[in-house]
Amino acid sequence: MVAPERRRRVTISDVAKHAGVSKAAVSKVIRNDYGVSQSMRDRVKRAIDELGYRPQAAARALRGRSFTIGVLMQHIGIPFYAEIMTGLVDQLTESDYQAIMIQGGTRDKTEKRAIDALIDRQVDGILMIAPLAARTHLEQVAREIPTLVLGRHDRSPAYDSIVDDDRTGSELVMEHLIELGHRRIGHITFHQEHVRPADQMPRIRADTYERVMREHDLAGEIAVATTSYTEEGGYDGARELLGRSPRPTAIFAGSDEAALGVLAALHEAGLSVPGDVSVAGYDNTKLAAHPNIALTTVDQDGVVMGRTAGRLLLERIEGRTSAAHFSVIPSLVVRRSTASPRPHSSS
Amino acid sequence: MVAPERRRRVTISDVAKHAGVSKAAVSKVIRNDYGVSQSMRDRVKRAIDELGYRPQAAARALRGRSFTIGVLMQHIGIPFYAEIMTGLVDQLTESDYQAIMIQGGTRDKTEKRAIDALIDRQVDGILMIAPLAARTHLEQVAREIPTLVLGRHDRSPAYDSIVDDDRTGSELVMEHLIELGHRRIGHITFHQEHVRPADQMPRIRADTYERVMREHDLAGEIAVATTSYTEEGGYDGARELLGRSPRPTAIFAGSDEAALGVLAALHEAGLSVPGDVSVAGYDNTKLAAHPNIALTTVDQDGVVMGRTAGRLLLERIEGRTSAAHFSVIPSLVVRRSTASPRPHSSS
DNA sequence: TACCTTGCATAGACCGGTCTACGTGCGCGA
DNA sequence: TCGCGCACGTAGACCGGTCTATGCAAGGTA
Repeated sequence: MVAPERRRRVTISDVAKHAGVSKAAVSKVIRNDYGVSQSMRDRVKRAIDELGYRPQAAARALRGRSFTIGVLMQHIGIPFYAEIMTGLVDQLTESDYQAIMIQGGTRDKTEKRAIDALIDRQVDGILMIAPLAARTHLEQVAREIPTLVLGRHDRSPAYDSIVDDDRTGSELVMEHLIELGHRRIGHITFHQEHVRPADQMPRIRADTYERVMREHDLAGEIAVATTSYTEEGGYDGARELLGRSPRPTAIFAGSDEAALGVLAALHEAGLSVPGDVSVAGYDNTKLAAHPNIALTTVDQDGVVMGRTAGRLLLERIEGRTSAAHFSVIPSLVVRRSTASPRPHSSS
Repeated sequence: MVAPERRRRVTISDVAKHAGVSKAAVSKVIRNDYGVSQSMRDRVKRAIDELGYRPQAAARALRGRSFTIGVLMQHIGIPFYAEIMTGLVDQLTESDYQAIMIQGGTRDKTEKRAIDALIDRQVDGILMIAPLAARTHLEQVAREIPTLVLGRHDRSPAYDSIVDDDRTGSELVMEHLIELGHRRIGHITFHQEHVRPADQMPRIRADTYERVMREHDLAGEIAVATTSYTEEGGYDGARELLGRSPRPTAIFAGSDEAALGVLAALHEAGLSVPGDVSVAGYDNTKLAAHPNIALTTVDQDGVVMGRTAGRLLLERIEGRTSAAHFSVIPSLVVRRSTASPRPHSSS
């Protein structure tokens, strides 16, 4: 029984010695740098394989790159983010880069700590999914590290951005509901601090809701509950809307998660879906497709967004300085949670 | 209009110069090391604040610690993992450590790449959630870095572990169903490669299912579908079980996600829940509580598991060498997806 | 007074990579 | 033959921290 001798990690010097060449040569081979003969390349690669060498990211980061992309998200439990990650990982799998994720939480302070943590860890690029921070702060971060903001309508020359075309998506939902014959349509939204109103994704969905209502001469029927995009928010918002008299015949929740809360509230109130009230969400999360939910919603291709994010970040890291802005066109997915209102429905 | 001058990051030398002391002194203050006078401490802290200095993790990692805990998970979309992260982050928030997550995917190769990525990034501790890797590989990793394995019943002196008491949890479900009067109860499980059968969490749930069946003289009614713990797996498994004649009156799915698939399959087959078939899951994910799902399931406190994981890892990093093994006692949550079978139910 | 211990502060090596500057050999045109 | 450019390879500084070894002064002891 020998003590579990913690053997030293293989370093670049070990490889160099083993191959009978200099550290610099090994480094060049690893980085596919210019100025290495074929024989040298072969020799070093063999030595790397024989010793099982893997470069240490911390040491590389100190001088060059860390080969790490940091992803900031409020919480990993949000289903739509999983799709984005699938796309991102898929895109990065070809490259030498690795994606790491960090939770920023729902408060400004915790998010700032998370962003700092990524910067301190020298990530080569940051993907921020729906960050809370003020635009000036994002620009400050972007000055230090290639940054891509996803899900916010800020456009800054300092960073790239990817957004769903929330205007189009919301129009799709509203036209669908109105075409079904609904007039009393409620909406659930929320308010982000520190973000310019016009840049807020929830605000754009809400504004579009109001605009379409007005365009159909339904200004008098506008009813908005401002809570949050969570299940709890949807629940609270629905209860607020259902308290009105006459109550709405349809509710357009700003997100699928909120829509789940709406369904829960309707269930609790003994109202049927879509018999008494139609419900629509936004995001087309996996759950929306489940037959027990069967939610009409807007599909924005999260996988494509993630993949695009990866590509844009790699481009930035390679040196692109001009800002890229990408918009994904959403589509409507109609399921059983929406139908024409009952003709006699009032109060 | 000036070019956005990318100013150099503040380093420890800058702080030292600003405070008129040595680098070593600053380093000591940062690490709360012994041998620093109060006046020195104050002076350095002031300089740090004035310059807005934050140490660079890569540089620290090269010599000492990276103050990073790496979390490996197959995919961030798995709801139960979100609870674990909540607990972990909560525990670490007091310390200087930061949790970063990495996706290992569902294949051995991709998981290995993810684990290597964490090691290469010099994390101080690794939390592996239900890893696929063989035990020998885990032990090898644990020799290099403090490791905690969550959700697998391997016990190794090389690493700590946290498990749900799957035996008890499965018993709770089975006793509940049998007490309701069910006799034809099906089960959905899956098979992990590389893991010793006795250490597999799904296997333990399945074995307990079979044992309880036998203890109630129901050996002849045992029906197991081996698919996976995903929604798709649950769907396929349910279709397999429903193909039997007479069909089961209850299905115990090994996980909530699988149970969702079961519900979908039942819906598609035109069978009601719990009228025609009762369904039980495992994990008590947030979704199980939704009134449209209302799934009877087993609650294992993910937040406590995550918090415990954080504590144990910090202890290991501080030098504990003996292995710790933690077991969480689950409880049954009864909802509307289970009820007594219809008396006349046959075929 | 000589010697030892203890507390505090510092200089400089060190971690494992990258990168710059430079040396060497070879082919080619004048 | 000489000079030049080019391809290839290497030595050693460097990144920003930590850590070891050492210096120095104050206070205690014989």
